[in-house]
Amino acid sequence: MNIQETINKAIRAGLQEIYNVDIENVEFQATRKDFEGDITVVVFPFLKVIKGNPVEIGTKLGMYLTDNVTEITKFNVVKGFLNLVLSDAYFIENFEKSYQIDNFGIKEPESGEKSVMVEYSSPNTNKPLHLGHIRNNLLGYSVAEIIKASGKKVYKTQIINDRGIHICKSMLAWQKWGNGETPDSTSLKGDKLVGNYYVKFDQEYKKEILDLVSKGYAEDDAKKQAPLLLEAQEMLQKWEASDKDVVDLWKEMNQWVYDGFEQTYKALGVDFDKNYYESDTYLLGKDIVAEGLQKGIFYKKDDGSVWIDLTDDGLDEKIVLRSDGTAVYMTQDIGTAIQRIKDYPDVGGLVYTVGNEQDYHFKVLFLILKKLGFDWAKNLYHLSYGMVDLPSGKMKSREGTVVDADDLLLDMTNTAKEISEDLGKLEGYTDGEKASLFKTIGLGALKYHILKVDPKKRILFDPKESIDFQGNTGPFIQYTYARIQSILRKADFDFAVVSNGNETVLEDKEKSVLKQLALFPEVVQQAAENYSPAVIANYTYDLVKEYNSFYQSIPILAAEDEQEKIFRVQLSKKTSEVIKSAFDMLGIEVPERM
RNA sequence: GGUGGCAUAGCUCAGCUGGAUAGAGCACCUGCCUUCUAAGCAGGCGGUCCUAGGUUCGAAUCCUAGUGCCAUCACCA
Repeated sequence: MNIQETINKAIRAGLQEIYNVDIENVEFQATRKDFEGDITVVVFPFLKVIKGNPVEIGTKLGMYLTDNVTEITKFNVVKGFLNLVLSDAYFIENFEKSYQIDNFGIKEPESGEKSVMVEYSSPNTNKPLHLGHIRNNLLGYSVAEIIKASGKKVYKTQIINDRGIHICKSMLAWQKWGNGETPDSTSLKGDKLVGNYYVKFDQEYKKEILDLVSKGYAEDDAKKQAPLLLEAQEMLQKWEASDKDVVDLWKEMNQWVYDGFEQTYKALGVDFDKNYYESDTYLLGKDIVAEGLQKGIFYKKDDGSVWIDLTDDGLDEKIVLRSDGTAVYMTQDIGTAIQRIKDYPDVGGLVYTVGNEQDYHFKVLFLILKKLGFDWAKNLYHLSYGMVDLPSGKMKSREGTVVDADDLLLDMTNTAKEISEDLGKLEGYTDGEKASLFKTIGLGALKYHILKVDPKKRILFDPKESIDFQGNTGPFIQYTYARIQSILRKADFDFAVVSNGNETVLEDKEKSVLKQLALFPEVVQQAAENYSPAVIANYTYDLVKEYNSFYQSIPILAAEDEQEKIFRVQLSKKTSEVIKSAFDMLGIEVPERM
């Protein structure tokens, strides 16, 4: 039984005894900093059943609790708030218990518990990754790790959009203007090379449109009839007919892109357990639609197209199969979801990390899967996140107004390098160690900057304003970790043993850190429930702030009393372990020195 | 127009299922490196929580209406 349950029980008994009433739910909150106390009981709700003034009720209850609960030593009442002071012994004992636990706050999956599959990234293979993809990748990876830490087995996956008209555009432009360029011949990353031809296509295509318009075409017609577009469409048809030349070129150029993505993923530190390719899945789902048609979930229009009517659910009618029998995105997504559960029968739910521009799509998709009667359909979650915008507005690959992922990662590392070298604390480090540290810090700054924001909020990114390395930032937290490591290296005595807590009187600063540490397991669960790395980030920041305040004002290795010294080193060690666990969930590394 | 999301300090963001005087960081100003790493600590300045109603002992939080920004409503994805 935890302390809150103990107190809750005591309050019920106390109110029974004093007022002869039974109250089921007692409202607790952490005591605010400006008042003395550790846990606060809100008295106001009692007024509904007990007549009287809140201060008097609080006082009587406080007296009862101090007499009957050993952990409670003192109390005070302010307005309708009963502030309870818990004993130092309670905090110390509680800490010593968690000190023994290796992965404090992290739960192991229970047998029989269903797994979760998290999809993220899911890029198109016609252009390099940009800042928007970075947010997606960081979020997806982090949420997967958080769910894992909360006690579920997780599979990370992506679906690679490797086919379609957009790919053909790059291919066509390369054929026309590429002169046989390859990543090797140009020393360009494959995704960059292919992206350049995607841009090239768009430029030439726009010229053709202008040309047609000047010849008297209406703009809409010009867009549809520009020779380049027609040629790209023809190429797509050839691809679908498995034309050897087209397929060969498609394979070659896609491979260039995959090699490029691989580098970016590696630099970002994200990974996948399973890749799905649209070229394998785009035909999936058609038989499901046929089934659903029989069951009457879908209906066929006169032209042969198949629809679902969702007006009763407050949505519109949605097409699930074209009149020519080909699949639309929805068809594919239905099929892919089912395929995934087939591939991984232990999976009981799917998480889709996709931008909020597709909110509607996923609402419809989930509803359709529910109507089709899959029991796992209730465990589908669209991890919807806000766009990353520039001061100039939306990022557009075709118009070149994007913050390139590789460039940004490099920038961050370089900034970390400049700051580190200015501070000059790295004597004795090899160049290799330094390079790796700069990466750790630079990426830490970027990842934290993005993940600390609530996923659903949009992020405005100004490339001219650099990301901070001070205050509520990744490097600030990394720095605290490094300082603790320094203490642990210097602590050349045995601090593994549990100290004899009864003799120790806690300093306020120690108590604050203890309280914050104790919250960690709960925070992990909360972050998982909310699919929110921001919860982890903000918690860690609060922990580190408390710890730094403690570090600055209280001697640790220089503590006079041996027991105190051991306890403070333990406290430091546990803090650094929680920082590491938390940052693991954010995909951020922690340094030994910095 | 219909639907959904967002709106908190000059800027970037917290604020859990309603609770005490709305919190951090950046920026600006003051102090603190002969003591465990100053990427730090302590303090100051700074707020009509978009507006107006409502529910409640109590609203930044819940409800209604409005305003602003964004997204979406295609045989696109």
